[in-house]
Amino acid sequence: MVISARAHYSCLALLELARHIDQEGTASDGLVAAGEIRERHEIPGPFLSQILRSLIASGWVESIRGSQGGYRLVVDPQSISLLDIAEAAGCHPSQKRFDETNLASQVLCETWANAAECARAELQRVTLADIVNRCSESEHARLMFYI
Amino acid sequence: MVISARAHYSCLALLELARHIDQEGTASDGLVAAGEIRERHEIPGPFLSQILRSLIASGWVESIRGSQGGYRLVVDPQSISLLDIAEAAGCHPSQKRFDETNLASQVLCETWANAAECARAELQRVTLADIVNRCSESEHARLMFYI
DNA sequence: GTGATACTTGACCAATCCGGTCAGTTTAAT
DNA sequence: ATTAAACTGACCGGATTGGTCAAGTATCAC
Repeated sequence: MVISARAHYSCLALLELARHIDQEGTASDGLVAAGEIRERHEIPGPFLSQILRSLIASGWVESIRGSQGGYRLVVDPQSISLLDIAEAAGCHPSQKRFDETNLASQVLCETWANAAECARAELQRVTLADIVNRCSESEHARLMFYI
Repeated sequence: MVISARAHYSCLALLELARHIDQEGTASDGLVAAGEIRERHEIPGPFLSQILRSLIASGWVESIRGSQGGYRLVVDPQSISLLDIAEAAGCHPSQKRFDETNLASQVLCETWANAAECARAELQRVTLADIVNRCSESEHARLMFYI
């Protein structure tokens, strides 16, 4: 399981949306313009918009068109794991299959699958909310340090 | 960590050499011709020879040139882990680095690294000798079944 | 209603990597 | 000398990835 730039950016975008979802009740109501995400995380513009589309397709994000439009997270950050995001971004869990008619090859494949499963399990354990928390903890620690 | 065909074939070749190393004292003395490996495991000829060269470079295999020549494993199968082989075959442990100036990006990278480390650890635990054993166990079970 | 803003769509592209090939050379046994 | 086998280094085509572009459409502010 190799993490593509697509997957990494997907996470960053969702993270940014998750940060804004707390401020419900405000006028914007968790709405974030693509431009804002792009600036904060330095993601190439057109690429980001392509990614946001796929996040919509996954059902995690909705978009509001027109002036004052933007994107908004529509699911609980705790319900999405990093594995979900990575897989949605095309990080195939099942890597290339080798010939398994041969016994040795078959045994090897099992081992590869085992290892891959370990990584998957680790990513499954971490939710978007976890990352948000870790970020704010780190941020907090940094502020404490400088005061 | 994604397992390339190169890594998979490397393991198969080493496995085949390991199988023959038991028969020391015979005339061939653990020597196996590339052709034999290619036939048994259906690895494209020139590709296999390219792979064998890199196994020599890793210090695991030696070659005897000339007619009646071949390849021979020169290390204890228990001393090589599948991780060693995969990494030698170019399966980079450190995957592509993303920008880490951003805090969120940094936290994500740590998570990716964690997951990768899990897979690595799993492969580290398995040695070439382990695979040889698993194969002969399976083979044995299969024979028992058919008798 | 008109313009500005911002999302949508789908095609497109360049670079890199990977799996695999090839021609020709060198070595050693018989 | 012949033959079998390993060695070398260059080469190549296709797939994937990261990223771009142009044109369109919806909505709000005025």
